[in-house]
Amino acid sequence: MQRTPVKALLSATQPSDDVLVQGWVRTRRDSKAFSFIEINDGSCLKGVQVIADATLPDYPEVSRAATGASIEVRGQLVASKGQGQQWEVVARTLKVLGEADATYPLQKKGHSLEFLREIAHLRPRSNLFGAVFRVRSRLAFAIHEFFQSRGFLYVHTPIITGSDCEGAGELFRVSTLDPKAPPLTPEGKVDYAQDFFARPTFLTVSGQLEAEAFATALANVYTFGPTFRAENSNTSRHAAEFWMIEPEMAFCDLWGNMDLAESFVKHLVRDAREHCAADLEFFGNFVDKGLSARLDFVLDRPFQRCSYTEAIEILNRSGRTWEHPVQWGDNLQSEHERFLAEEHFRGPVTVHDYPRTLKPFYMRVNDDGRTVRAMDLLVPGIGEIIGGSQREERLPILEEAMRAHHLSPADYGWYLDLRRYGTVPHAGFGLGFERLLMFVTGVGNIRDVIPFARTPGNAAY
RNA sequence: UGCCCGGUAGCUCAGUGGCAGAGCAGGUGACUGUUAAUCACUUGGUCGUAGGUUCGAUCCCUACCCGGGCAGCCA
Repeated sequence: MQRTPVKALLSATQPSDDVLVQGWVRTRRDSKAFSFIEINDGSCLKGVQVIADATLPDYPEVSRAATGASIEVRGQLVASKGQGQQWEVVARTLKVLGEADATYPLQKKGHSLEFLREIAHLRPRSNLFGAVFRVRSRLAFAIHEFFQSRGFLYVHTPIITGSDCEGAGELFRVSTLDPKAPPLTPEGKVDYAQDFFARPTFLTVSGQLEAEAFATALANVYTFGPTFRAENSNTSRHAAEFWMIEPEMAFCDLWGNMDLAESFVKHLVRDAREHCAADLEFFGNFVDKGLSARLDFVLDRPFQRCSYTEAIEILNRSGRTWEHPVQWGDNLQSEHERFLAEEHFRGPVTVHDYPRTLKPFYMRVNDDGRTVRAMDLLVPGIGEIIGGSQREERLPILEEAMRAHHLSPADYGWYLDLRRYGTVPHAGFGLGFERLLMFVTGVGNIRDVIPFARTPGNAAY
């Protein structure tokens, strides 16, 4: 007999004489004549209540069904006589599959997120993390749905890359050389010509450059995969391994890019609302009281747009005293981004056309010669969630920009070929999947929206 | 990496220069419909580690380790 997921039991439209429930005990309440056992199987936030009568032949099993134990129950699905639920299962047979003794770390009481991080292998059994990872799964699906329904092709850009200087952050080296005795060149340096790939290789920090190659052939493409940054960042918004979505569109400028980013974020918020309503309600009650209103607000209004130059004026007119005073040419600090998204625009805002000195070499230079067609989408509570740009499609200007960033065009032959042969205006962006999840769930720490977080000094699992 | 806060029972925390505390969890018992059930009783400690000050340190000092917050870097 096939098990019925708890989600299906709870949404039943009629009683059933014979159902099989399999799952993990969340809590058990005993009285003299019977026990109530709440079983959760991850299919939804709520568990199903099982009634085990003390006269059952299997009743001695109940004493082994402690919080955390895995059990299976066969019985009748009936309308509940109690108040808290519509349906419940009256057990006919009950079997403990795997006991959980007193050392089981998850209790019925709430735990701190810090403690749960230390038991990353067990935390998906908690309400919060079950909900987080259901939403994560659903939104991963919604990402593909969004792009596929618009004719974008999914490109698997490489995880291991030989491009070592994209300027997107520190890289993790990939090597099979003996770290104690690597082969050396005559100059005494490590000889990577003898390494597995016969050259230095790294984990990717972005699939953008490779996505551009495919966009200049297949027009509209996207990547969705893991990326790696070896930065020693210790904040609630950074991880060393995270997932990024990077669309890249040929025949598209910065404005088309912004339009896509806005539709994309709205699609994902709407999808979560529609398909993860119970989980979002849980976040609204226990994680972030203002979540529901904020998500509504995001769906209801167009995202605001403002140039970097206007942003600097807004910051300097604000009357605020900044810890880091800003003038044109400076990077926007966290306090500035927060002010723009949380206080001035009070919602998502896209800041665009940054000074070229602040941005990577590949962004398209504007006619003013001092700004580039860059955009950052800032959201309340998190800050930057998307970074993107129109790419420089003009070969001589791209080569000049590379030299200005102290990069050698010779190292980027294949990338420059994309401009040498049939170049087109094109644009794209990167969205941090975990940051989006933080925004949609209200969870405040990136470590709590990744199954097994990798941060500096932490890769225990 | 810098600054700040913290580390006491399985968990969440209180506490004091002089015998180590509570709630929850666990155990035992009670209870005929519970909802993180309730009630009674009860087990449980290298007070992060190493030095130092002191008659005496969980408490004060120093270093280190671990966790968290913020900042930088970015997504």
